Amino acid sequence: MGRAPCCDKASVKKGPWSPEEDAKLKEFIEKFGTGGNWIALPQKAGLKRCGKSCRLRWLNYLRPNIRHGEFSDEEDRIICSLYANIGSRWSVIAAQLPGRTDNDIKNYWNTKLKKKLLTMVPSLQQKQTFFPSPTFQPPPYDHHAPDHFLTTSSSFYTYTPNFINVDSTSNSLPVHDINHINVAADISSPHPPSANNLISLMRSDTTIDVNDNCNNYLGFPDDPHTMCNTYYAASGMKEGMLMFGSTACSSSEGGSSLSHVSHVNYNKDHHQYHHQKNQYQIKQEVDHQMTLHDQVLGDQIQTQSLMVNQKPKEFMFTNHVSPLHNDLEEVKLNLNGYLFHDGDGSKTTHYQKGMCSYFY
DNA sequence: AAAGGGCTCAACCGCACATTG
DNA sequence: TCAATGTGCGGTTGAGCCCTT
Repeated sequence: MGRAPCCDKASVKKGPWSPEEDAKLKEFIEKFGTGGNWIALPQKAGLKRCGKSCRLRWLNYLRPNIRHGEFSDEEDRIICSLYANIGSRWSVIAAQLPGRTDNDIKNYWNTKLKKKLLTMVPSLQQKQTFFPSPTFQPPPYDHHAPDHFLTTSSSFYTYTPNFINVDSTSNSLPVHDINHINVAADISSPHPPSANNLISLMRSDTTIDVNDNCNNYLGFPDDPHTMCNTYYAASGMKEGMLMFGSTACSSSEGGSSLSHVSHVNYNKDHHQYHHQKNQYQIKQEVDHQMTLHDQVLGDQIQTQSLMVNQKPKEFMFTNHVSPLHNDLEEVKLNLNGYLFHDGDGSKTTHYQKGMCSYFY
């Protein structure tokens, strides 16, 4: 048996709100508040509307300090960055943009911002759905898999990191098998940032170079990680996201630290994500220290440092549970910019090489 | 001027979670 | 503990507007 409807559908009005209805609702709420019960409100206010409809109308249109109209570049940047990090959690994104509603942001993203980004990266238009593949169904995270370092309390499908040595001098990607995610990062020789080598991403035999537009990339060409995340956002990725970076980074415990983290996760259920706290801890047996914490606490998202005391670092993420093999795709990410900052919080930027690939 | 195709965005729908009794 | 109910959220829809032909 399904649940009872929230109101008598036959006797409630639907469709656009008239100015009279708006005035009634506004006046009632300003006088009496919502009374903590939206379902009962329309009857009290003399409206032939469903309570949910009243709530929506109030929240999205009538309540004070709502802002409509053009989004600023700064708002664009925030939306892109948050979307890349947390996906379509519009209410969380809206919380960062005073006066904007989740509905507005959702509409703006779907109708304008996504297209705007795709225009900047024209080749993406042919590859909008490449991540994840429609048939890809990640298996549940296997907590009992051997030799994994990662612990998580989330509902995420999360790849278990494991570290091995790979040839850091090689330009070729170390490919082991389709169940592995390989990440090879050479951080031993900083070189100046270059507009031409920030990020490129390939799928199968297709190369997509987003750097053509990097000088105009929503005004933050100097942050390759934001670009990277934004790039994912533009490509329509919401799940199976391979992320480099975050919108917020804390200082490290000393020494140089990689201020952005790399992790791979699968967002199985956005609803659950909102309430989950994720904590990863990666230990490293080689001569580097690496700690990664990624916490989602309520609406606060914090990504702490991936600490690297020393140079060359090569590691590989291995997932112990195999994705489906019959829909193998490959995404390679060539990441030539890592943003570092010093332990005292004063930011020092180095650009270093890195690359990874993701198979599923 | 008319047709029609695309776009926008307010509103609806269904689902999941939270709360209450 | 469980069912009923309320709330919040994200995905989707469709009326109306705009632009192109």
